[in-house]
Amino acid sequence: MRKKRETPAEGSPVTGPALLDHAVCFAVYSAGLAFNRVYKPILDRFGLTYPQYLVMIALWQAEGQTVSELGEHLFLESNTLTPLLKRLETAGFVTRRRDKADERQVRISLTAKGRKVLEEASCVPQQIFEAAGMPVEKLAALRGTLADLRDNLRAAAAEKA
Amino acid sequence: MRKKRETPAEGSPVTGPALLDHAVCFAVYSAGLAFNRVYKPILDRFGLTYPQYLVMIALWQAEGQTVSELGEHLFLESNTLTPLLKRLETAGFVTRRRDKADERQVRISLTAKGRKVLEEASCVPQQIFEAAGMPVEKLAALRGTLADLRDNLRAAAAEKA
DNA sequence: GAAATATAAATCGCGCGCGATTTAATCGCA
DNA sequence: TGCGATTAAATCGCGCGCGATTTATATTTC
Repeated sequence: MRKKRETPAEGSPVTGPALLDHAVCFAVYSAGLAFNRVYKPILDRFGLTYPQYLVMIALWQAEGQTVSELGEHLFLESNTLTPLLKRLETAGFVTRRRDKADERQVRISLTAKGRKVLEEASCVPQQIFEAAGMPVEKLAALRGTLADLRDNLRAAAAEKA
Repeated sequence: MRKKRETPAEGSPVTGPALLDHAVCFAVYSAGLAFNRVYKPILDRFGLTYPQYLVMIALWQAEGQTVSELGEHLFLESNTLTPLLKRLETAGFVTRRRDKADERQVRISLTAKGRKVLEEASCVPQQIFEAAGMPVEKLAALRGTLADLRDNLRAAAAEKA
């Protein structure tokens, strides 16, 4: 008996096909917790949290993004990003400066120190990959399904608003 | 062009098969955010957060669990659960009392009010299922893969400690 | 049975996420 | 040109997650 039951018992307030959905949602939730537990001690050595690491990688891909553009890539908003970016700035990993042409916007760039720490952390994903212990094809399928699911959920949330 | 790119550009510090893992981790992370955005406004009407909702369902399945037992089911620990349970107690949804036989342990039970709100919330999973917009078989497979992934990650984290 | 050890829960500090609001800059339009 | 509407970021409050520590109870060992 390696596995715990993942589905509620009979007589539960959760029944039918929705029951499965509850389990899927919980599976996403608990997998996220598990990822974080693996990531945290590794990223700690570089002085980064996982969301900070995501921001740094997004900046590596495209320098000088605005807060909103970063948010579109990471599905976050300024209420989360602004304090996070200030911490990255304090740590010396990024710079924040108002756009000259439109002073409402703030453009974020990696510093040399930021690029350096990203290079030092380039071994991190490999360690996570080993911890995941899954064949590449399965991971690829998983990524695709999760992206579809996310897009569906976001679309549903948006149309209710 | 419906989709954004999910893989880092060339020259990125994330390369090789690990790149895929990074993408999977981000997919789990962003799907979790998306789930939360759908869940939150729905659960708000019942005065519950998603972790609180999970705790309530776990208690429906087995009354009188200790804090540790709840933690094993939900992959959480007392540092997260204790304050959460106190909030549920304040809301009148659960009771917390020391085990007579072993006073180190605290046993949690649903109140009548707690069971009532769970029944009222029985429509919630169906709404999430609709928002997910995926066939049941695909969700079932996804759940299984994510559970395996989570177990692998937890095993890897445990053996490092 | 007293001291050392182990265990369960609680406490503390910090960084997210995010709904809601505020502040500041730009745009639209007469 | 002026002034209301829009947009971008920042701010605020609250509830997680979690590493680390503390407190209280139980168990082990001598």
